[in-house]
Order: sequence, then C-alpha cells, then structure tokens
Amino acid sequence: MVTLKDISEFCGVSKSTVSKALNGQSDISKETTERIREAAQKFGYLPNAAARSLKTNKTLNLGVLFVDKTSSGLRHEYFSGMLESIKSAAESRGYDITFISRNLGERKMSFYEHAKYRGCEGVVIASVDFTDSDVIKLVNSEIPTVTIDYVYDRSTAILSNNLDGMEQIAEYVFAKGHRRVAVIHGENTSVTQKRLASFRNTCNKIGLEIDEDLIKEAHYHDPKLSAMATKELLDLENRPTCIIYPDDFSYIGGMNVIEHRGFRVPEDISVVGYDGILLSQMLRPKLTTYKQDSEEIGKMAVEKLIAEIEEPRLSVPEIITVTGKLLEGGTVKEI
Amino acid sequence: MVTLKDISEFCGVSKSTVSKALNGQSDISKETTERIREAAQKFGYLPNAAARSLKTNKTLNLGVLFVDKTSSGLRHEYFSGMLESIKSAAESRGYDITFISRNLGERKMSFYEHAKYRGCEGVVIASVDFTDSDVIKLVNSEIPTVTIDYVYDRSTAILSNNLDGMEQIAEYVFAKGHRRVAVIHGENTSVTQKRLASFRNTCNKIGLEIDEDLIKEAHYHDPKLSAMATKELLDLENRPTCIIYPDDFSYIGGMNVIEHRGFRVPEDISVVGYDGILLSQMLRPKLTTYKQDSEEIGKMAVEKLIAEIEEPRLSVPEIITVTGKLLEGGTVKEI
DNA sequence: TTGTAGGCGTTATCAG
DNA sequence: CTGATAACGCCTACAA
Repeated sequence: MVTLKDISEFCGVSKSTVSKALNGQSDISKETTERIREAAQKFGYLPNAAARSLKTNKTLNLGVLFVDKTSSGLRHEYFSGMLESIKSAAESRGYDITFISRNLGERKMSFYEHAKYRGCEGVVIASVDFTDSDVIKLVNSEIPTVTIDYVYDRSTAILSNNLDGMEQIAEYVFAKGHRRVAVIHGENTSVTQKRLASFRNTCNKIGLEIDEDLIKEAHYHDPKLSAMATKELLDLENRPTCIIYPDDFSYIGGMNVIEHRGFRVPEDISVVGYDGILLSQMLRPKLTTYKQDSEEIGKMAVEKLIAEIEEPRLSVPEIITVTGKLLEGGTVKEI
Repeated sequence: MVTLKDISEFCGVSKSTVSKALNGQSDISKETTERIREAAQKFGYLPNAAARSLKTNKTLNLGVLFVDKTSSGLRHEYFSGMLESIKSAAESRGYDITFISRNLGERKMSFYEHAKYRGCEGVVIASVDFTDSDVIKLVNSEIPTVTIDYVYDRSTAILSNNLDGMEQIAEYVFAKGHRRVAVIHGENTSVTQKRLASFRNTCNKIGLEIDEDLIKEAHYHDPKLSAMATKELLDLENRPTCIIYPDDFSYIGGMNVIEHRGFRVPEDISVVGYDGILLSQMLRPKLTTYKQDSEEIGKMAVEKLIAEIEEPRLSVPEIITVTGKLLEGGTVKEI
C-alpha cells in the first residue's frame, strides 16, 4: 500500500506537505502541489479511510437500518426503490452506506452499538419494528437518525403522505360514482391508521355512512390474505362496487379471486391498489393506484440526515411529508 | 467516546492489559479480566473500528457492486433477494457490507479505488456490465472478488444453473406433448446464451427441429418487449403451443396480450416463466417457472469470498453452479 | 501476569 | 511556503 510517506520521500518533501497539497490547502505553492499530485497519481495513492477518520472523527459513512420480520423487506419494491435512492443520494454527497444489523458474527450487539462501532455518522431507519427497544435506543442516542414512515419525538421523520394518498383514492372513487367502497387494509401500524382515518374523513366529507362490513384487515404485501378478504367481500349480500387494496402486490390475490368468480375488472367490480410499483403499470387494464414517491423519500431522508450531521446546530427534528400521486389506470368504472 | 485508556485508568491497569482482557487473551488473570469486562460494560465501551483496522489491517468489511444501467437492479427480485442473502450471510460471519460505486461526492473514482479506500477486504460483483473496464480492473486487482452469473479467469464465480434451468423447462414442456415451443429471450448476455444453447441441446436430444421463427429477442424484466414478441408469435400462421418467457415479470406483458386476444392460459396456450419470484406463485393458475436459488447464490458468494480473504493460500478461483428447481404451476397444458 | 513503548496512516498545530 | 511533532485509539512485541 502506498502511503503519504512514500509520496513524501519520492518528492523529497515532508508528509505534512504532501497531506496539505493533496487536500488542496492554500499554503502550498502551486508547483509543489502539482508535483505532489502527479506523483500521487503515478503511484496510485489512495488515502486510508481508517487513518483519516481516526484523526478527523469523520467517517463519511451512513448506516441503513432495514430489517423485516417477514423478510419481505427488500422484496417490497417500495423499499428496494427507496434503498436505491438512498444509495445514490448518499453517494452523490460523498457518503457510503453500511447496513446496520444486530448480530455481527458471534457478537450480539444492539443497533446502536453496531452503528457506533462502524462509526456511522447517522442512520436512516426504515422498514423495522419501530416499537423495538433497540430501535428506540438508537433513536435516542447521540447518533443522528432519520426515520421513514414513523415519527419519534427526537428524530426527523420522512413520511409518505398516506393521508393524501387515501384521500385522493377515495375522492377519485367517489367521483366515479361508487358508494359501496370496501377497504382492505394492512396490519395495524401508524401508516394503516392514517390511511383508514383519511378514508373515514373523506367519507364524512361527502356525508357517506361507512358500512363496517366493508372494512377488512389483511397484511401488506400478502396476496393470500387479501384474497381471503376479497372472498368475504364478494360473498356479502350487498357487495361493494369497488375494493381498495392495501397495496398493488396484494391486489394480485384479489384479482385471482375476482377472476375465479367470473367477474371482470372493472366491468363487474372496480379495484384500486396502493404503491404504484412497476407491476401495477404492467397489468391490463392498468391498475389505478397511488404512487408513493419512494425515490423522493429516500433522497429527502439522506439530505436531512446529512444536514443534521454537518450542521447539528441548525437542525431540529422535522416531520417531512412526501406526497405521491394518483395513477389513473383502468380499473375503476364510472357508475 | 470511551476508549481503552478510560477503562484502564478506571481499573488502574494499563491499556494493553485492558486490550488483552477484552480480546480474551489467555495471559491475563481471571479476576482482572472480569473486573475489566465489567468496567467496559458499565461504561458502554466499544472498540473503534477505524483504529483497530489501522493496526490490524482488517476491516471486516465487504464491498458489494450492484449497478444497473436500467436501474431496475434492486427492483428485480432475483437481485434484491440475493442482496438480502448476501447481507445476512456476511453478518453472520461478522462482516459488514458497503456499496461500492463510482462517484463518491465530487471525486470520481474507479470501483477499485473506492473499494480500496473503504478498506473492503473483498467485493461481491453482481448485476453490472461485466465488460466495463472498471469492473475488469477491480477483478484483476489484488482485492479478492466473487462474481455472480459471469466468469472471469481470475475470480471465483457463482453461477445460477441456466443450463439446468432451461433444460428442465424444455423437458417438462416436451413431456407435456408440446412441440411448437417458442422462446422469448433476454438481451444477449452469457446468461442468455447459455439458456438458448441449453434449449437447442434439449431439442436435439429429442430430435426436434427448431423453428427459428419461434425464437424472439426481448429484454429481461421488460414486460413491454415481451408483450410485443408475444404478439408476433400469436400472429404466426402456425402458432406455438407454448411460450417460454425470459422471466416471470416479463410474462406479465405476454399475459396481457394473450388475454386481450381472448386466449386462455393454459387452455389455449401454455406459458412458462423463469426466476420463481413471489409474483409467479401468486398468479392463478400459478406460473410454471424455474426458481433460481438467489438465496443460495448470495450465501455461496459470501462464503467463498470470505474463504479467500481469510485463507488466500487455500483458495483458487472456482466456478460454482447453483441449481434451482422447476416449480410446476398450472400454465402448461398436457396436449 | 502485567506494563512499556512504538507504530499503523493521517491531519493539525505551530514553529521555522 | 514548508516541516517537525504530536495525536487519534488500538494492538503487540518485548521487557519486567
């Protein structure tokens, strides 16, 4: 490995001069700087990140916390898209990304310990059990964090606008004339609560009484449960004319049931998804859905995190809402 | 930040004693070790990875190269599943994962430089343009690498068994009585070449002449192109009785066309996918497909990489083939 | 069994 | 403008 010392010996100057020249300090002469730069280039010199961060206390390293009990975490396009975006936003700001986990080899450590050990200057927290005490410990530590789709008092949060999402969906569906609208929702999280509240509010706004039989629980990203809920809905005396699914992928389960019963979408029943994943736009008819802007969410998360790292004084925990948009497909019939 | 020195002062021993005790060296007395451990616990001592690696020349850090022109990289479940598996395999061996990229902030650097700078002890290379000179430079460097689905002379490669995959698909389809079998394949890569060769071989084995009109090019993970190819196939005088798609996701494009023409799967036409992603098993009928074992591939990649890092003497570049399995769905009719 | 001293590669301070 | 020196936190001969 070629070090500062090698360059300095070759150029006949001191290590400090080389260091300064390479870091573009102003107090080194143009010529010397040039000479040193060339030598560094020639020898393929690369600074040693460990040594540098030991000295500067900066690692230019961000942690990403991405756990999922069901391990469907990265399989969910909402999250894999977000990760891509986190990755490229971090890169463009000069930061690297390290996954934070709980077990590093034999050694069990908390998320906080792992992040600390790796010298992460901040951590983006997404797709975890936010009630996990280990996550809470991390958020309450001195390490800056940004959470996604969950709010803690002490941490900046980036939220996909679930209120707007559900409102837009509901308004769209109502505008198409639907009044018996079913909602299959995901497991009980704050995201789910927001979507449901938003649905109820929007119903209220137009004076629509909600038939509680049309509200069914399922899980996110689980077509089987949504299929079951769909069955129950189709078995009702007074069937809904439209079903809103927890997400696009779950709709696949509902789609099968609907087709199996010999119903057609949207002629016999209308459907709406959520997320706007690639798949939704490949189906025919295209699935009407609300596209969450996972790209923007990831980007904002990184920007806010870096802002807090670099300017802790100027940063206060914020709640930032990222609004998506309704993608009008062909799965909601005018009635 | 609490350091070795803090602990040593508190315990009234020297830094080296603390270091040894914490690392479980045998030459420290039981009691002292215990006392030091307790103090470390109490103060929440964590070793500083940068300092440690500066000294030991070990970082316990693996790089992952995951680029994609189309940026559908992580959106493709084959890769996101693999990443999950790489992540957990690395964690369980005590390694962390850092994404390698080309631009770290302002500074443009090569993949090799980035990996070197971050002190990656090895790099898993997947989902990139393998002809990129930068990738080649990395592979030919002193940093151990493992490539996925591509073979270089100098690097261990983990290959999904595309020969077996296509062979199993073809044999299955032939066994069901199909003789006019169309293949829509992805862009021209070594993976594609293998699948096609395998298809041709299997045809040969049963003495089946291939109708070149039934071989169509599309792209991986691109339902639109597969939809177009499907159209062309359905427009043929002498239609195929079965279509093999480049991957499960691309099949969605074909599915739309087929349905739009009023054909049913599998009654009117049989179809087969490739990959075995979640979606394929959610469709009704389930898509008959070949499941690539992306989990095993990721795990093997990490194991081989770590083996080479820790035992360079014993390691030679290997080519490891990971076989998947045919998932029999209901999309191929017996004729 | 424990402690001392030195150095890993870098940067920062301050003197020349 | 340049260089000597110390220090970041840790590990490891080697000495005691």
